[in-house]
Amino acid sequence: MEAKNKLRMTKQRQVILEELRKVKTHPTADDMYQMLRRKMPKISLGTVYRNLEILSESGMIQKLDVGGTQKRFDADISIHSHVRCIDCGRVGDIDVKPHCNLEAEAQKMTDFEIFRHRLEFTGRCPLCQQMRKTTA
Amino acid sequence: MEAKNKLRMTKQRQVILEELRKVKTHPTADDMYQMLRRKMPKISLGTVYRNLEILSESGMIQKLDVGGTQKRFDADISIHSHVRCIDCGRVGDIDVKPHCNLEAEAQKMTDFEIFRHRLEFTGRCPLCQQMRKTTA
DNA sequence: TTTGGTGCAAAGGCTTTGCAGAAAG
DNA sequence: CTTTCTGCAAAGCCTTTGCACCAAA
Repeated sequence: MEAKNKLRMTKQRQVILEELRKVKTHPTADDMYQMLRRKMPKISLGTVYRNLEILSESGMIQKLDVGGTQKRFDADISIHSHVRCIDCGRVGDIDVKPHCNLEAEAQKMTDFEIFRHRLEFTGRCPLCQQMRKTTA
Repeated sequence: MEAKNKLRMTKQRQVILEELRKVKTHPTADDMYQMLRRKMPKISLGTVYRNLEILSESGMIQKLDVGGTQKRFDADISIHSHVRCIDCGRVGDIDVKPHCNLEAEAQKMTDFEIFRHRLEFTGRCPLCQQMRKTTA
């Protein structure tokens, strides 16, 4: 949140980045905390939050707000969209590249200065689809 | 959250719906609370939250999750997108209708069953644009 | 009446922060 | 050394909830 101080690559920050890069599950801060304590039992939840914030601010990861109450994190910083399962909350990647330039289209319709867009989908993940069939 | 009980149109619920329909500012629950206490000083914040939840579940309004920490509400239930000002948080409407069928496009790329999409923009509102010019 | 709703206040869930000691550069 | 970072715990913010009374239908 403060000015551009020099960042240190601490052990914690390094492990957080590594772990996030290993998974494709878009974990929440607490998910990360649970994963991390296995390798680094003394790490604190506050440190996890602080570093995820710093890493996303510096553009090394992205913070996602895909609905639900918790933010999620993604080490894949390429432009892509997400789907969120309405049953279990799981989040998946989708790389739809809209054919039209959405920012340009939007700019025509508003007096806001448009910077970027975010496209997200709602759906049901394979596991929950399966569960529906067997339960119904 | 519970089964389909019969809803009563209480004075509070009615006023909440009316007030939301009057504005195009996408207020948060607390914004609504502040607006409402002028007409109904004894209304409680809990009642505002409960009713906004009930009204959005019953499809009479929509609950927005446009980033930021608070949810926002919109009495316009037509399909449209939103822009959020990165400086002040203000939210505006945009009615871009993407030319392609985004759900269908997305469905090709995933094993999730896609239901719907949400398209949101980030930008700067007219007031904040103005403020930048005068400050800079 | 019957049953859902309200106000109030307390509880909850997720995230941020103050602080003293630890560690990177 | 200097300055950032960490762990811990407390505080914060937004939202939900329990309860006793109130009010639609």
